[in-house]
Amino acid sequence: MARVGKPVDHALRLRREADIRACALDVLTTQGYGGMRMDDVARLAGVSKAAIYLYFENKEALYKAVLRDLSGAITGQLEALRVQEDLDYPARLGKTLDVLYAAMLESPVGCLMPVVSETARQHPALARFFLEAVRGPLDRELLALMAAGVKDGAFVDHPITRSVPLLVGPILAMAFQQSLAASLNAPPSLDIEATKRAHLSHLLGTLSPGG
Amino acid sequence: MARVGKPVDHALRLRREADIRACALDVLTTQGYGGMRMDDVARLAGVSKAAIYLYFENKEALYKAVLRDLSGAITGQLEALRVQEDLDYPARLGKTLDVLYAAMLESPVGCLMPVVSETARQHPALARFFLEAVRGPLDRELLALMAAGVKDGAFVDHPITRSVPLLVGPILAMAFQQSLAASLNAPPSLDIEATKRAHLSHLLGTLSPGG
DNA sequence: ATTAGGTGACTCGCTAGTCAGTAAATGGGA
DNA sequence: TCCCATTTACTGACTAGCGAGTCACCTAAT
Repeated sequence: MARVGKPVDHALRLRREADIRACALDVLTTQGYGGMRMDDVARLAGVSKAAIYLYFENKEALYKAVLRDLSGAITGQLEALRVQEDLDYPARLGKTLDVLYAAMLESPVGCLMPVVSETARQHPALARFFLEAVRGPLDRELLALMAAGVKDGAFVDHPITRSVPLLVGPILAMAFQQSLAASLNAPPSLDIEATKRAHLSHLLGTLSPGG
Repeated sequence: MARVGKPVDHALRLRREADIRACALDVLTTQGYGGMRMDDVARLAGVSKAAIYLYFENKEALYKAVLRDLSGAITGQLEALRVQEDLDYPARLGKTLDVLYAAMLESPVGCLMPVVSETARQHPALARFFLEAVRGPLDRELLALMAAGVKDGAFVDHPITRSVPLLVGPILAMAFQQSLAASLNAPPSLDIEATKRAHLSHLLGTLSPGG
């Protein structure tokens, strides 16, 4: 029986699965979804293409697994921050920006934004998945932090506290810019640290009750 | 001779060519580059696929032609904006946002940002073209306005006056969001007017010398 | 008769996904 | 501890289908 059995649920399987996910992320960030050939992922992971199908149902499932993996890591970090009540709100907002800047600009994840958006056009199911599994949790964390800050009187009740694009849009814009620059093998002409400070100062300028 | 001659350079040819470009833009904004099948463009334009190849060398040439067409329209608007020197700086910043919001959110151009960025991965020449012909003029115009405002004492010399992402990143984020929503045939759940007002208020809060 | 403008039906390359078969562990009986 | 049956993990070689690009041929107008 089971000549073509899937690997059983043991440590080995989990490690291989993670390996393949990691390689898929690698190819995905450099080639995009359309350019991510299963053969390439397989070669990078040191297995045959058929082996991938022992771990993931199809290309779409592999793609989803990669996204799920990443979003889990980021939202986990944000959630930890939101409940860190020894910090005041401006400090928590600053730490939140730290996490987002790191995720979007100092890791390959930022490159995935255009990939996601482009992929979603052809596969509405993936668009829905992205909104529900990645953007949704992220937005909820961010808006929850702002709402709490307003409620406690730490932040002014400005409309930006209710708009994710107005709060963190600049990070997305920078990710796009970096992604384009990477396509040209151009050096990233962005001072990320300085921009992050300016971003926070800009936000707090509007949000501080004193100002 | 010339059994398969290309159409000669007359009005008919130019009109057909523009027709095909318009249809290509339509498909491109809804399907992305990968999903833009020449068959679809042809059917929409009411011609056969082979006819497209009488007007454009290949898919990439058609894509470039579409972008070139659009960039002309955008730079035209920017130029018109630049000569409105009778307005004070906050008003001109407001007008600038008007132009950008309209271009990115009330026309299909916004959807092309991710498309371009994703396509650039496989065709660096297209990325360079986009940066030089579309992003370049836009950035220069915006930064010139901010620099002038600072020089005249109308704006505080905050770092955001030197960062395009910090100034207009939210618009890109909204375009991204709308593009995703469109993939799902979901209603665009964004109050663009309100967000634009909040955006301007947020910017002026940081930039006004009085605050 | 010739030319402009166009088409339907192909080819061809590429890649997601499949499948029959192989190699290497595992384990239990003698 | 040797043997062999069974399971587990995997592979090379295939297929199927899609879509860019081509080509022999058609029609109308001069």
